[in-house]
Amino acid sequence: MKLATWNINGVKARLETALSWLKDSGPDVVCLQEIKTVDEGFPTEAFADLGYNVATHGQKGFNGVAILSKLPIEDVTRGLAGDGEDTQARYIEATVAGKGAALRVAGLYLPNGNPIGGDKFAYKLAWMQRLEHRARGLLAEETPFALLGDFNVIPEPVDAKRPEAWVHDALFQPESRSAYRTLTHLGLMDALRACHPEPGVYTFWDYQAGSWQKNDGIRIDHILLSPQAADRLGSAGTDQHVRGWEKPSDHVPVWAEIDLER
DNA sequence: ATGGTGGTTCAACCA
Repeated sequence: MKLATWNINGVKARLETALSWLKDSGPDVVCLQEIKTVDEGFPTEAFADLGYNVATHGQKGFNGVAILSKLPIEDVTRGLAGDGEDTQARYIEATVAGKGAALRVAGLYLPNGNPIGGDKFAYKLAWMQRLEHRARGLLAEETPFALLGDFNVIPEPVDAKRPEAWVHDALFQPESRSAYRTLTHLGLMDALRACHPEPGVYTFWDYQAGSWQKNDGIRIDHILLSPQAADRLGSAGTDQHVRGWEKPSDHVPVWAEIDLER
């Protein structure tokens, strides 16, 4: 089973690009972030035509997440528990049922958190605590699951071309990195880093200042696997070439192959 | 230190 995550930065602006990528890459399950539309505005039929089932958790104008799956989608939950006041559409969870195996998939768009020191940074850290709580709950079930999405965290200096440029950014704060490390220390595997220990693996290049042309990237989109899923990890990678297409998202897809039938 | 780009919605917000 090929899993993927992609911050699409607007599904309406990116539809043709997304369809081209899906035809090329052929993932079985995709988590999308920043669809930037309400559920009714999501182009479900265009994805259905490529064989995908669709579940969305949308919002007007901002945020919004979705799951596409060639396998049936079951038991969808929308929103991350732990804050009844939180109305931002950043989390969707579902079970994708394959032949002889099921995988719980959580698609997430973690808050950016800038500027540091304000409400937005506090919201980011609180959100990460809520995510840790949910991860602990999922781990207790001892079943295969994956957390995929735009984590808006640069885990280590090696995950940025110029780490010094991010020292005052919420994505690279010690608190953000520590909360990310807490997730991996629970026993979740960072699939992309596990398969690619080398430097220079990035998933985001800013639209500004020629970041792509200079390869001034950061790695902030991640796939975290539970032990039961990590045991079945084959390969992982990025579809970096998509960043060079016409009208690209500022993020590129990240994928991982998991052999659930082994 | 500032401005550089892009999406959504409609002057401003978010990233």
